[in-house]
Amino acid sequence: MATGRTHRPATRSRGIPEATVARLPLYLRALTALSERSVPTVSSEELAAAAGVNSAKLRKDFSYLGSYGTRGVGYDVEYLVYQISRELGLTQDWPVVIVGIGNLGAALANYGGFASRGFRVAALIDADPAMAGKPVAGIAVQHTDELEKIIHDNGVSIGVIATPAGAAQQVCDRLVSYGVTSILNFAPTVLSVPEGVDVRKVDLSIELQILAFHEQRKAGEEASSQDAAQPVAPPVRPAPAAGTEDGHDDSDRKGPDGDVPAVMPA
Amino acid sequence: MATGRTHRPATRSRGIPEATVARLPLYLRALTALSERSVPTVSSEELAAAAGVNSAKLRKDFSYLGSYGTRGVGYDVEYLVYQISRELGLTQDWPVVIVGIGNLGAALANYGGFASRGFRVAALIDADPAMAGKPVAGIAVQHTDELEKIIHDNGVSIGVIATPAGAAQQVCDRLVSYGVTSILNFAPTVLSVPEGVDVRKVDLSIELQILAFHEQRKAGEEASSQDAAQPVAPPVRPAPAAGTEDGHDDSDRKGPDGDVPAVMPA
DNA sequence: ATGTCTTTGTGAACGCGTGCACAAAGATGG
DNA sequence: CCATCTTTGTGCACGCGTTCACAAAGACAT
Repeated sequence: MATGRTHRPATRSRGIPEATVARLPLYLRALTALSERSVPTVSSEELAAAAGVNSAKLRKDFSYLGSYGTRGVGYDVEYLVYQISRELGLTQDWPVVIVGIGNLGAALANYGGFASRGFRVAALIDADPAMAGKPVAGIAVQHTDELEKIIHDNGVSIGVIATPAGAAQQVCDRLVSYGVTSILNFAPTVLSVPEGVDVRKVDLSIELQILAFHEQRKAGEEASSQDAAQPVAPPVRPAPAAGTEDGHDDSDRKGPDGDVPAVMPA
Repeated sequence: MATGRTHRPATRSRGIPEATVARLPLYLRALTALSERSVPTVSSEELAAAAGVNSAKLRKDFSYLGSYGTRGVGYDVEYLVYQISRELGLTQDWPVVIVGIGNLGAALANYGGFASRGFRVAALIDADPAMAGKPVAGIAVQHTDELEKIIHDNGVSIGVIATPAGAAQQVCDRLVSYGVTSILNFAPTVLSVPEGVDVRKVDLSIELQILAFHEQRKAGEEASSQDAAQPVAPPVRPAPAAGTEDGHDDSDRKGPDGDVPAVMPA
């Protein structure tokens, strides 16, 4: 959840805590839903429930933006939608390039949540020449060679990486060199970027592993004794040290579950 | 990055901080890569660099698992891989169902990172009868009606929701009623679940919005004055609230509530 | 106006997470 | 066996984020 790369140097931006910024989109979504139902005002309690957070937290979050509420009444929905949108920078147009048009890239291109929030897919890029020209989500896929021109012509500052892990760093470097300063990374790799470039990562596998941890804990509490066989590796030895001979087995180089997925971002 | 729903009641599990749990998969990936290169041991410094974190943090994280390192040497890669896998519950098989086989669902089904981490796609579910039987990622899509039987027969405890927002809560309720206790939600909605059920959410739009915020800030620091026109909503009024008496009844509130609230309440 | 009721905005306390800095532990070499 | 060097494991301090609890502010009724 966090800017994986660079530790938090300028975490705090202009008085608005990072944790609060991360929740603003959540509030915005809830407010938008209310707006569509023509609800004029909401209390912090109601809105908090809709957004799934604590009401005190919500009020404190809003207090960083200013005093936009009316005591005894609540918040004006339309006004708040505008204020949050402005704070998040959604009142302007953000051209975005998506690199790596596999299953995931295509899903992203088709994702409706982008356009409705001020994001515009400026181009779909893929390294495979066979993909070039092929329409995905109504946009013709372009080859990587076009990347620089596209970024310059459209003033793209946000890039989405949906390539396999092996290509991610290379793609990232190119994006950055062409002027992209914010990257959303779906490839399961740690990206290295220069100072000033923001990286956020979404890793499907990691999310599942975290769930598995809690799931195991839940199961373990009920029945402390193991019930499931352990089909994976055996207990392995803790390495007693002594004469170190590396030696055996090296046939497993790129073999099994290599991080390089044949299909998609693994 | 958090269990959207239920506040954090049992955040701390068994002495292992949630923040540490969230990083374990990261370490595991880095260690797996080292393992494939037959590297026998790593220092906290090296591993930390590979995982993109601080070495002190990494050592402290590992200290929650136990003393698995050797001073003056480092950590045994294979052993650590096993220990972390076991801690995360990856030494056992986790059958998973994916509900909603659209672009995103298909991408998830094809995602290689699952199988390599102990997760097995037990079934692909879609509400569209036309999808039934259609093979995706080598697995035939099944209709929602089969959900209960599939979950029971396979002992599924983890479900992935990749449906449109409108259907998410309903799908969630069904999964939970059939015994699923961990949910990975890709739909842009706040899910309500009973106590004891874990929910993690991945929201593509939110990630982009957070990036936009920082991007705007970066741009704003260089040129404080705005350069882009505001194509979205105008400044709107902050809600007058009538301090004094307004001569006539001002009905300049929202337009008539003729708006169609056709959208799902969710 | 005045009183009551609702809801915001925030001061303050608390807990978690992070990072520093160092002592302890073990390897390694003589 | 002793000296030295490397690297872990952790005590401690600090800062961020969360939550409580309440005074202030305004709406509303009388």
